[in-house]
Parts: sequence; structure tokens; C-alpha cells
Amino acid sequence: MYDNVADHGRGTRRCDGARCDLWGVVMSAQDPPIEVRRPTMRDVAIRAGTSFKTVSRVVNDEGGVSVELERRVRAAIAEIGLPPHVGARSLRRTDRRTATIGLLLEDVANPFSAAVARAVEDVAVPRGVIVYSASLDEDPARERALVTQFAARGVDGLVVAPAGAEHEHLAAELRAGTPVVCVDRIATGLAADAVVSTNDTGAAEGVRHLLAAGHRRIAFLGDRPTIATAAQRFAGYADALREAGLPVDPALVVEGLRSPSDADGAVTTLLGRRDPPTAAFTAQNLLTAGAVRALRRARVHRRVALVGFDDILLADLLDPGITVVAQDPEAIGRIAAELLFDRIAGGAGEPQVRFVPTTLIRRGSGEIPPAD
Amino acid sequence: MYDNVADHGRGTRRCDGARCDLWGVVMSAQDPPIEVRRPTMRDVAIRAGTSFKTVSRVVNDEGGVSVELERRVRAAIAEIGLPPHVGARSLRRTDRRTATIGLLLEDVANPFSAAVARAVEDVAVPRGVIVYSASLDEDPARERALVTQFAARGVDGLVVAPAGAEHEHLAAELRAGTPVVCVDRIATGLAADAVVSTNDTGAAEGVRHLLAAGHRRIAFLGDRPTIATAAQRFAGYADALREAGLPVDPALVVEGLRSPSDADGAVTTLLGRRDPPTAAFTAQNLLTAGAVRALRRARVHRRVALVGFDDILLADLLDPGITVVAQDPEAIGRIAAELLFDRIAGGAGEPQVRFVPTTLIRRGSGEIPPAD
DNA sequence: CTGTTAGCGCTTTCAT
DNA sequence: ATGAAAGCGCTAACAG
Repeated sequence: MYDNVADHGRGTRRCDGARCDLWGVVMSAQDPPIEVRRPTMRDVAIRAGTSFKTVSRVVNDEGGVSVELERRVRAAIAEIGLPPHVGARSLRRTDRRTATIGLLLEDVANPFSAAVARAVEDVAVPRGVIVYSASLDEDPARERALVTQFAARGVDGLVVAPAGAEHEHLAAELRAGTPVVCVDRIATGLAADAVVSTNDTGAAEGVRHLLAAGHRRIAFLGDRPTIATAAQRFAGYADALREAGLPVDPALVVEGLRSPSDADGAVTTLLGRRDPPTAAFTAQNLLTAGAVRALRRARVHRRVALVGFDDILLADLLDPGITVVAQDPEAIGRIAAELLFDRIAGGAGEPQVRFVPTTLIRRGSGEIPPAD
Repeated sequence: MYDNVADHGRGTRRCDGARCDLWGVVMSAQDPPIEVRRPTMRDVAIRAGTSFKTVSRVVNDEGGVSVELERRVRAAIAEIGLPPHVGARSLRRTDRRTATIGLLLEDVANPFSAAVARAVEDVAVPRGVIVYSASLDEDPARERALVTQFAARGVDGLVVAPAGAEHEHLAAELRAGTPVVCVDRIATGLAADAVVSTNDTGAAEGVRHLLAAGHRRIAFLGDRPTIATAAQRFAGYADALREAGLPVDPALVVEGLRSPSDADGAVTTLLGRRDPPTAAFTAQNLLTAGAVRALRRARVHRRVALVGFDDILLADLLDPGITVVAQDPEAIGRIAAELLFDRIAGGAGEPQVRFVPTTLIRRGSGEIPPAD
């Protein structure tokens, strides 16, 4: 919007040209709102025949107001209303709180992110705190811009699933006194709390499950390895193979998959090989969906085993049901929000990393034995 | 949080007891942030050897600043930074804009709501506007409280999927000059724009599809009829039956279902009847999931036809695939956000209702002929 | 107990 | 072209 809402400082880009002064300078006068100004403490004070400081005292339960005056003030408020003005309050208050936090996730439309968002909200709202939310799409520039936007509105804290490897903008927030908690991914080098799934051991458990069924040629389908979770899940895959004395066959590892159709294509290619894998491990929810699609199309969904990381709705109703390493996004979101509010309340001490365990859910696809 | 963030006015409840003064009065002094105060225009001005008004001019591209001074100001900003302060700016500005909107949906974790949220964000963020989001869970009191919270932070507009039938709090926002756009549901009696699916004709199309396959005993499974969308979808069901000259059999209509397991139970009960339905129409995404589960457990998923309203991930991979009347949540969110920004920009004129068409997607479950 | 004054960071208005 | 002063709505720090 206004070009100066952008960060003016330290090299972050300013107004991006075309979109400057977007909403024009004045509001159109057509169809004017019936009531223009919301009542303020001053209005209430006049109505109650007192000073606005007294109104402030009443509203803040500061005490030291006679019952009679308080009664009059409350009556005035009941008549004309007194919507709180958090911006003005935060401006003057020593703690500068806005009762607002920012939430930055990969994509609020992804079921995992959405569940995390809901859990964060459920911790925040009962505390009277409301939540900005935004999607990053793995774009570090977008993350920086949104952190700036949130900071410009004085959020009390940030919950972030960091995109990319560079976290100086988050470190700057920390330095300025805004607590940050990472979810889903640990921001390496950043002194912030983090709440993550047991990605490596969870993935290893899933792959071990396939190994136990007798598979030796297990494909790995993952997102970009620059994404920490993707890398950790691959590490778990590799660990499990190593334990079993098997090498990681690069021909069976496909990374950098960004969508269900990417996964679909990758599986289709793998199945076309001379010696195709007898099982696959998909390292993310949407990739699992894509893999299932490919297996069905090739009509091998009852012959090729599949274990997916992260659960999906309806996965149990497919035939066979999809065996998954389920995460617990509600716990991740809840714990992250709790840690954040601890820090906002002044909680000190070393940053902590909380691991939320995954659960292997056997539903059929992971129990298919190797065909050969 | 602070008890006075709650609405002080007009009977809305104040501090709810236990949660008053939540975060304590002062921030703990342990582990103090390295840098306490973010730089302001005054700091930059001192550094540049000018007045802070000049800094304001530079930052706002107001013009009327000599090139030399502007250079110095920009240099100072580059050195010490100048994070924008939207709260302070909005306080003084005539338009009072905060470049912030509020989004109130049924449940941000529901795939439909989540897709709407993402679409709204994608319209807002490129405009430099960020989004508060919250879930209502069909609770009108929660809606009122959250609208108050949003208003207390000076949102420029609201996108709401209203819970309940009473919209006075939204009317009050409208009167105070804050535009409101409804999504998913029309708020009757409220002079606000709305963007909704063609619930009645869409549902009718789905039911007609079952009738065309020869079904005469078609069950309806829906949410609470007090929810406008649920009522409209039922109306579509009834219309389609009426067109076919069939009565609505109350024994086949189950409403008030709130969860997948509710739907599961209802279908199981219906199947246990002497003359069970040969087909079912489920009026919401999660109810469809529950119904599928029940049909599978009873092993009649290939004998009893099913059409669901609203699409679900993986619905195409089930066996049979689930025939759905798909909504277009991305379009709903995008159009709602566009309408909202039009109003924020001063767009006048009568409130408009935009209908977003649904699409029947045939996948198998809806094409099963009646068994008898 | 009550009110006055100052000032948060910024834009507006008005001088210069 | 530049700056000083006022003030947005509120809380903090002092009066009385």
C-alpha cells in the first residue's frame, strides 16, 4: 500500500513502482458512512462530566476512582460505546504490546500448515491475542518482506517456519526484543526456540518398516534438499538403509519435487526402469498423493509398497490404505505458541528445541511384500 | 490480554476474570535484548543533520526536498535503518489506514476455509496489506469478540463467513466506515457485499445426477439447517426431488451433523433401515468423508451411490472415486478480497452478491445405479 | 481521589 | 525548500 509501509532501512527494497499510493489519498465521499468517528475516551469523559484520565482509570481497572464517578463513566460507555484503540495504547505503553502475533508458514492451504495455524490460534485467542498469518511458498524474499510488514505493525512475537537458510532478518527481530519461535524447521544459527517433528527418526522408522517387509529396492521421493525437513527425512531414509547394510542407490532417490504431479511423474519414471523399486517412501503429504496416483495408473498399487511422511485425510479409505508416518501438527502449533507466550512474558534461558514424536500408522500400503 | 483490549462499550463483556492482566505489568529484565529501541525518524534526522519532518518527506516521497538533503537522509537510513511504524502513522493520518484486513472463517483448518484464506492472502499481500485470520466454529459470540479485537486494531476491512443470524456487530462496523464482505454465506439484512457458491442449484445438480441414474430413495446428510449454506443445499436437494415428482421423505433426511463421525453414524443408521436409501447426498466435505467410511465398513460402497458437495483431496483415488459438486474456494476468496479492496478504495454503490458456480465432477460413486 | 502535563512516532497544518 | 507546532488516542509521571 502506501509506499512507506515497506521497510525503509537496510537495503530491503522500497516501493516496487507500480503499486505506490495504491488506495489514493482520500476516501471517496460518495456513500459516506453514517457515523464517521468512533468514540474516544475524551468523548466518554465529556459525557460523564469528568476528565479522560478518569475514563482511562476505569477502563484499565486501575482503581482510585470513586464509586459514583465510576458509575457515571460506565454509564457513558454503555451509551456511546468505547471501542479500544490498541494502536494508540501500544504507542505510549512501556511494554509496547499489541496483543498480536505473526504466523509465517509454508502455505496456509496445505493441511499440515493449516492444522498448525489452527493450533496456534487456539492458544492465542483465549489470551486475547490475535494472529496475522501468511504463506511463504519457500521464498526467502517473501519471508523477509512479511517479517518487515509484521514488525511494522508491532507484533509481540513471531511463529515462523523459515524458508531458506539465511535468518539475519529473524535475528534482527530477536535483537529488537521480538521473540521468535520456529516451527517445523530449525533455523540453524538462530538463537530461537523451535518445535519440530522427529523427522529423521520418523522417516527411518517408516523405511525400516519397509525393510522389515523384505524390501531392498526402496525409492525416496522428496522435496528440495535445501528444505531442512526434506533433508532430515532423507537422512532418516539413508540411516535405515545403512543399518540394514544396504547402500543408498542414487538412481532410486528423487529430490526437488514440488507438487503432487512432480511426484506422479517421478514415480512413473521409476516404475519404467529395468529394475524398478519394490517400495517407495514419500517424504511429504502432497508427494504421497502424487505417488498414489502414479501407482494406480500403472495398476501396481497392490504390488508396490508405499509409506508416506505426514498423514492425509482419506488415506485410510484408499485401497490399500496408505501407511504413513503421521506428524502431530496440533501439538507442534500448540507447543510453539506456548513457548512464544512464555518468551513474551519475559521467560529467559537458553533457546530450546522441542521434538514432537511421529507415529507409524499401518494401513496396508506399507505392508505389501516385495513382488520378486 | 490487558483487560481493556476487550470492547468497553455497549454491553459486550469486559475482562473475563481469571485472564486479566495476563502478561504482568513489566517485562522481566533477565536476558535483556541487546538493542532496545528501534530507530525512529528522529534518530535518522539527527544522524542526517536535519529535522524529522524532512525524513518523513523523504520516506513518503512527498517531494520538496533538495537532492543533497535527500541523499543524506537516505544514507542515514541505510546506516541505522528505519522500520516503519504503521500504528503511529495510522493514528495521525486522515484515512486511518493500517494496511491490514481481518479474515473470519469457520475453521482455518478445514480445506475449504484454508483455500479461501490462501486466496484472500494472495490478493492482499501484493498490495502491501496483511491479514489477520481467525476461526469461528459456528460460535456467534466468538465472532463478535473477534470482530471487536480486529476493530480495536483498526483493520481497514473485514472478510467474514458469518456464524449465526445476528449481524448487528457487522452493521456497526459498516456504519463506522469499515467495509465488510461476506464469503460462503450471505448475511441476511446486512448491506454488505457477498461471494457465495451456487449452493442450491449446485446441490440440485448433484441430486438430479443421482435421479438420472434411476435412484428414488436418496438420503440427505447435512449440517445444522441454521447454517445458511446447509439450508440452501437442502433446498437444492428438495427442488431436484420435486422436479422429479418425488416427495421429500423425512426419514431419509438427517441434519445437524457436525463431524465426519456424525455422518458416519447417520449413514450406518440409514443403512440399517428396512428399506435403506440406494443413494446419498452429503452436503459438506467432512460429512462426505464420514459417509464414505460408513459405506465401506458396511461394504456397500459399490452398491450405494454417493454424491458429495465440495471436493476433497484424494477423492479421485478412492474406489470408486467420489462424485462431487466441487466448489471453487480460490475464486470465492479472490473475488471477496477484490470486492473488499474496491470498497476500501472508496467504491460506492449497492452491495452486490456474487455467485461462484459449482461443477459436477463424475468419478464413479455418483454413477452407481440403484440395486433394486 | 482527581486532574494536568508530557510524550509515544508519526502526519497535518502552517510558518518561514 | 525546510522546519516548528499541533495533535491522533492513549498511558506515564506528576501534581494537587
